[in-house]
Amino acid sequence: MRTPTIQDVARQAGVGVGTVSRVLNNHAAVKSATREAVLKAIADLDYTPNPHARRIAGGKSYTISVLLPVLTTEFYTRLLDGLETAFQEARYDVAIFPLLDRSRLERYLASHTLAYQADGLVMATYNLTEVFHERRLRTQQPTVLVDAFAENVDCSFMDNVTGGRLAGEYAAALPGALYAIWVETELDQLFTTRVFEDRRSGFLGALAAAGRGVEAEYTSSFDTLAARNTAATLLDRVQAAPGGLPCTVFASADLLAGALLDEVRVRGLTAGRDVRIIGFDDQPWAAARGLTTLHQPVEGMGYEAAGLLLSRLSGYPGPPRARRFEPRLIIRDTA
Amino acid sequence: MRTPTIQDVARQAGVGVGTVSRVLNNHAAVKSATREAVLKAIADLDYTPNPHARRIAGGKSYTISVLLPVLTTEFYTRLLDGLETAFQEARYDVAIFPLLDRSRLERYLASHTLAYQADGLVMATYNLTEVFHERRLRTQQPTVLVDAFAENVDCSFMDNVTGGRLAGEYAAALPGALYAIWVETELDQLFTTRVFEDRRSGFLGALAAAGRGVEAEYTSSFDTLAARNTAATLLDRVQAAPGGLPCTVFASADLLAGALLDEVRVRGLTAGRDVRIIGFDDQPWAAARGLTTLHQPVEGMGYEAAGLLLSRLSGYPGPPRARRFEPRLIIRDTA
DNA sequence: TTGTATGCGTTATCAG
DNA sequence: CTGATAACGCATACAA
Repeated sequence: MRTPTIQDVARQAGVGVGTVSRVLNNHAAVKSATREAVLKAIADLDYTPNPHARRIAGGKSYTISVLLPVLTTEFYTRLLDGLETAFQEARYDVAIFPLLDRSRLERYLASHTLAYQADGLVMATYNLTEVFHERRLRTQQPTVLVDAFAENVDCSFMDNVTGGRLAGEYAAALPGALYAIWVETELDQLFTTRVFEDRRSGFLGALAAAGRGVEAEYTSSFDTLAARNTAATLLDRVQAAPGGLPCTVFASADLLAGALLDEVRVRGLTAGRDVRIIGFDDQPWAAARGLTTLHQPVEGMGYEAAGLLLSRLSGYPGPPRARRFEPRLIIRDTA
Repeated sequence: MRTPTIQDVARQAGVGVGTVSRVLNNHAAVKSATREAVLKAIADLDYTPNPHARRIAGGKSYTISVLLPVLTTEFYTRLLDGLETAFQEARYDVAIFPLLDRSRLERYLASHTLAYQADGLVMATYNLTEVFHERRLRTQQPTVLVDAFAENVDCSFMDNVTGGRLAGEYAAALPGALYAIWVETELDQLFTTRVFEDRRSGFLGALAAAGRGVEAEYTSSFDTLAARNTAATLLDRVQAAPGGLPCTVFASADLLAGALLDEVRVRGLTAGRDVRIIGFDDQPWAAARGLTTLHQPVEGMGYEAAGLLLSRLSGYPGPPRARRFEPRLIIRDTA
């Protein structure tokens, strides 16, 4: 059975193809009776427009390319959810391009896929606009950055400085020494992100403003084992110091906070009393474990990014816009 | 500057569009002089054919969709490399569809991208053919399975039973008690894989054939911390048992083997003497750490899968074919 | 061996 | 408001 075309729909509904196309793109005015008829025919035939033909005819394929770091983490899953929800509402499809390393980016750039297939581009975390400018001077698609900031392009980003500051302000009011654990980012020059730098500067800034400072800082790679080891090292030091407890630790990612929580319990200490812990992310398990942490409106950020891009696609000409999202401190048991 | 079309190339080369199209698809006979001219024009204009137009006109878009579990692991990176290399040689682009969970699959199924864009489909690890049959009765694209086996479809797979057997045969000849660590696979019914079951049955089978058996088996989730804890638990038992050393451990993934290696060293034991370790994967670091492990021809498996699909695309009508690849035991220092 | 005409599924333009 | 019909960029049968 052949896949139905717009012609089939037109015939079935007893109208012209032009009319079908109009309801498809909810154009101008179509008498609601005929619109109903067309919609019914579409449903009956289970018709979906062929994006390739759309691209040829109208210059739009109704698909968006999303470039993002591997989506192993909850953050990117949620981000993608926000993006896809918005794009779906606007009847756009999204094609995902996972960025593992530079060689993968090269492959994407070399392939025709990226260049032709999409009406727009969203780049998450990494600002690759310059690479694109260098390589593909033609096909300049509207682009939006998400979870990253740049002057010359629309972007929707999380204000990690504020996140760090909120943690800092809250921690500064707590008794006992202050510690922090950061995430080591070992990426090459191209794939660079400033999230942890930002969280750190916000945190340290707030502490300074309150006349306080950290006792020590630790760095861990983003890995459960490394996080656990770092937690152990930190607690060794705290427990060895006279009057080391209680203390407060800003674990700048929930993965780190979780490991610390484990290590605290193993040592017979109590989180929230002996060791106060502030995480960052508000992962799904955070509520159950009573983790005080920064919640990020990730879906919202994605949704907004999509909106920005969509507005460009429908012709919005203004200067680059930046949408800032702020994490919110969720106070639970651990601090 | 407008992106050049086939018309522009034809004009530039002083030939008709038909001729350009012929050299593009290296059709029939084109006088090599005119072919040169066309090729030159193509290069001069930096022309690339528009896949959407190709799809409309000829029914082929020269892109392949690849569905795979998140590619965080080296295995999938290599697999993708093999696939992409083969497809690139045949001038096909590949679009990646990372499968995180069922909801993501649903999104893909709902989108037009998957349905329309590709000439063929490759599914890695998970056999989703049935879901596809249920949902998209139309658009039946040629499909190939990679890293998975099924009767009714072309597939290119790794024989994990053999891998386990090789490990078992080697381990059976070693003195001391035998242990094994498996990876816990906690996926829903849809996303199910038998790799670790297979490795286990091969391993246990070989042991039985040699009149031996395992002292104990452990299961760990695929995570550095969990692996380390499992290693510790295992070594606790071994060291507590009288005459527990030397022993041999089949760690059915290099991640597990690496954690065990770490734990062995921490305890002042020597890998390859006190504790013999056999891994599985031959990750990049395995050679440097002297890990005895099973090497898998992953790229080859991917390359072959692509070849299978490509042959279908060019009309090969035969019955489903299965290409089997065998891991190879690499003996180094740890066993 | 090569140019021309037709069609692919849509959108857009223009009469009606 | 709606129906023809001309593009869109390419492949392909048909002529030459």
